[in-house]
Amino acid sequence: MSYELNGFVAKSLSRIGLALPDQRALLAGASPPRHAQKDKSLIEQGEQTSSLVLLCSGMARAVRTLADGRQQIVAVFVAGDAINVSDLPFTYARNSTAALTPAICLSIPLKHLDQVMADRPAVARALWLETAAQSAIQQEWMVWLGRHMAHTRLAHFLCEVSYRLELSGPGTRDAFEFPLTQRELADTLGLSPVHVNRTLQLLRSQGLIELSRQRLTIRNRQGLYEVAEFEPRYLDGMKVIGQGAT
Amino acid sequence: MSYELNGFVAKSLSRIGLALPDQRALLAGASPPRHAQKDKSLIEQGEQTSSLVLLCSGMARAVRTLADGRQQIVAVFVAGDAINVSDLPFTYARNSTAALTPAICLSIPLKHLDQVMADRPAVARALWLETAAQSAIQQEWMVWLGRHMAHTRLAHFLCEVSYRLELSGPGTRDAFEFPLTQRELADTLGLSPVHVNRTLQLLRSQGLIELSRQRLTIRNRQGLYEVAEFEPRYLDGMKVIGQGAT
DNA sequence: CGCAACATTGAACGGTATCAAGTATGGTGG
DNA sequence: CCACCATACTTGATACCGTTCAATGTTGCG
Repeated sequence: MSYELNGFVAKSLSRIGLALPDQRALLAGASPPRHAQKDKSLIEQGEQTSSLVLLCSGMARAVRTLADGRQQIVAVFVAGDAINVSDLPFTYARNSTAALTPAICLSIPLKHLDQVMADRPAVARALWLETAAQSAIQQEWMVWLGRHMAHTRLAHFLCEVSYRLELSGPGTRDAFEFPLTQRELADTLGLSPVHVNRTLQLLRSQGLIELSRQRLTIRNRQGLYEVAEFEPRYLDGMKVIGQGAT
Repeated sequence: MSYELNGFVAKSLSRIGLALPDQRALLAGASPPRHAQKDKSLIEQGEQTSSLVLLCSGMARAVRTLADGRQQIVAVFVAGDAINVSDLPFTYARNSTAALTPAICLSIPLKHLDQVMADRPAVARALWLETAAQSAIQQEWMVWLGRHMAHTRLAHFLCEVSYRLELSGPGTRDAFEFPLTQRELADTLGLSPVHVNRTLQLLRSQGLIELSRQRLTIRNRQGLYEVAEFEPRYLDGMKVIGQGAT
């Protein structure tokens, strides 16, 4: 396919610690890349898991919808993330995943994946590592959902996304596209949209961030980290991961 | 070591889908079992990860402590769980884990683990599956932490523990030892101890549960499930997991 | 028996939700 | 290019769920 795309993929896979031969073996069985528009569903809740899906570019979000219509976003993905590793061992997808921006995905059918994993321990290990990395992020979310106030939650989430984008991409460090609406932020943080709005204004008024038109600017990174009680160490794992294993 | 202990371990490992030969290979390198008393720390926050730790009997809890002393419990483990799979890929433990009851643990040094994983793909896969299963549980927690009221959170957590104990043990279905104090429940649910107390009374007054002296009785399972909006399917994965892989 | 941890109860406070209205913003078709 | 519409954002008033503080009862253990 497009070379540019393969560049993306290689970067993604090497982030989880795969050596080149392993990457090639894995990609050999990949379906043609799927281009998805903003808000298009990538994985449907309840759907049978049939392949590993890698997000090559763009952002995505996994959301759980309750009976009464309320929603909770349980994961946000950036380029390089495997968006369904934790569903793979199960027979079905436990929540829906949709694109937050125009996105490019690559699917690797389970059949091929199983075969590659049998031949190459490093691949199995990489999937485990990716799952563990996402689990680490989930634990942080549980901490702020359970024990932090609105402004700390919001600040922490912004820090996390900023940091992960930095790891994932060429790194526009302090200003980048931030595609979540305030409603989506609310569904991530367990707050109401109204309160997210007010909390954003608080952070703005303290000179910590700017956010408008889907563009986030961090004006005072140190200050934001402090409000967020952000300790990025738990994310550093994502870049070192698996280095010793290959 | 003790036969009884090996029984426990075998059960644990087969739950994550390991065939007997794989189990033996894994256990061959295990350190002697560790007996821990209630509240004794099993893993210390920040500690170097040096081995895979399996909980053979009892219950345990992983907790994150904030700067100001507040705590959030981010995981509860029952017999058969691997209590540090998601820390293993990292170099350090991201939170402390302590026994909730007298407990028995088995440690498998990383060096041995790496070797077994290289030889036996099923072992690597099992670790991935266990990590994914725990991730599924974490997602449920995020949903109720973010979007559910106190009584729903509490009911859901009780349902989950009950269900997992049932999967793990000989199954005293509707009455079992429940070692968490109200303070620990509060730190799990992201509530204050006072409100946990009141919420427990609510569930009691509705005839759904009884709870005293560390013993929980479910008086109306169906009713409790409804209050909790409990859908156990996400836990069934834990028993079927990996069946197709071995 | 006495102490310490745990559980229970009441009153006041506070953070966030909800309701309701109004204001940008951006995309679309005429 | 402008009018229009839908969606997103903003703002204020009120209500509520859960917290905090403080005190009292209870259980279990040395």
